[in-house]
Amino acid sequence: MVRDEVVRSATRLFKERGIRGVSLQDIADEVGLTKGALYHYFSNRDDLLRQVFGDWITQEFESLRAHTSGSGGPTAQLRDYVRYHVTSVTQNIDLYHLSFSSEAELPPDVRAEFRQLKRRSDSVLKAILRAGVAAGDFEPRDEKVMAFAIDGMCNWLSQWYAADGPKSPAQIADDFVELLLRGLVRQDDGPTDSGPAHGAVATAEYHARAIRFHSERLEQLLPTLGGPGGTGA
Amino acid sequence: MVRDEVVRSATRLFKERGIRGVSLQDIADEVGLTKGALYHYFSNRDDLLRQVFGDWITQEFESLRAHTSGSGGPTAQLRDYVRYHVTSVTQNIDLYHLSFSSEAELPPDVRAEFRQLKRRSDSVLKAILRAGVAAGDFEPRDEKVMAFAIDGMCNWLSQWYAADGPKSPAQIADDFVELLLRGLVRQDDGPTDSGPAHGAVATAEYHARAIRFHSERLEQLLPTLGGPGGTGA
DNA sequence: CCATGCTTTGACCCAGCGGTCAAAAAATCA
DNA sequence: TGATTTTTTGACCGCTGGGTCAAAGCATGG
Repeated sequence: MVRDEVVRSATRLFKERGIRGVSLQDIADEVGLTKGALYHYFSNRDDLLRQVFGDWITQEFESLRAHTSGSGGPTAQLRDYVRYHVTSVTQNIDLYHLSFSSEAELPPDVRAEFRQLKRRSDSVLKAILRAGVAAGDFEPRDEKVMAFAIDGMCNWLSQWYAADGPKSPAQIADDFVELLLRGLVRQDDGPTDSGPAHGAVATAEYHARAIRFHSERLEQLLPTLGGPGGTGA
Repeated sequence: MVRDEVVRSATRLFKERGIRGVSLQDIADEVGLTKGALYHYFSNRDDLLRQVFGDWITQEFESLRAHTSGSGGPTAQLRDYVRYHVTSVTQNIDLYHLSFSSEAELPPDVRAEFRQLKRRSDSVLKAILRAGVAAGDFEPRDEKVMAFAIDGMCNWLSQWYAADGPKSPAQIADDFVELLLRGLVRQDDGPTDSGPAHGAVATAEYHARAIRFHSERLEQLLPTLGGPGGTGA
């Protein structure tokens, strides 16, 4: 489909140069058409932008609803939320990056839709946090600030994630969750039910990772310990 | 000084409409000059951008160096880092927001400088994390991912922080730190001796102890993993 | 008073923008 | 095949962009 080809090329160019940095001529050149021909598929520039973002945002709404079913305890829900968020950002990194960076340049209706998506996602997260506090699983903290912190952590992925990096999105998500849970899950009192919640496998993996980490550090230290005039520490 | 007046007006307009959304004519109108007159103060558009961002970035480099003196333990250092970062973003929110959102529209050299600032800030944070782990204050985690998470949390402020909001930057920073530390500070009954500061021997001893601790935990988990599948998740 | 230098003007250039349109070219169907 | 519809062209319009420049204004001080 030519139309889809146009949308795809436009998306790529927008991401590379910013929305205002791409002319219709650029897009036409990329696809191998003439500027005039584009107007057979789009009534104007804003319409093109709408087609670039419209489908994606609708799909994100759907995905958000699907992945935050609300099953499981607050801990599991938070984990699911972060996993969903991280996956979403990494898989549609171009569009996320674009929406954050060029939000001011979006057509008003698209912009409004995008803001609504952000708002809904934010309220889902806040509901999870609230439920967690109510259930006694999370420390009571400032809901708003925590939600922004978590969303920021996830959204920032759009600025640094590289598909060819050493870590998969799932691994990154789990790292995030681990950081967050150790900060949110109450650990001081009560029966330590963090075991079942966390899962024995995850806990074992954590310990294995810790062993590897410390072993490597220890190895690095060996020459230092042996040599007399070494460059200490 | 007319020049400064121009820079100030340009900054304000850029923030409101994005870099590419502001023409030299707009700036001239704002200051009350003619487009031609601007060229008496700037050799071209990129030069103007350079003057808008140049001073600020230099100042940020200075600020970063000043606020990360490295005194205190890892916990204190992390707290200082987050406080500095949050303060910096909230106080220069226009320029931060602009740099993140319109990074693609900056002149190449300015862009390079900005990226360098980000990189340096990132490496400072990673050093703190590494030192914290080495000292036994922090759990061993993926340095890169944690650094991105923390920086993301802070940088995301540029997207939502409002000066007239209910929380001061300092309060927000402390909320962040609390979230982070409860995730990073070791709270379980692992190797508890965090005393010895920097000696290589002490560090090696700590790592050895940590390995033994985690190995034992891992062993304890083995029956659980092999047993009747109850908590599989 | 004029001479000197800094500052500002406003007309101008050209390139590129989004957008239009009649006509040509391809594809489709009968 | 011819008739019809979809797709594409390329010339064109009005407009705004960054950038140039000779000349005018405006201080200053000898």
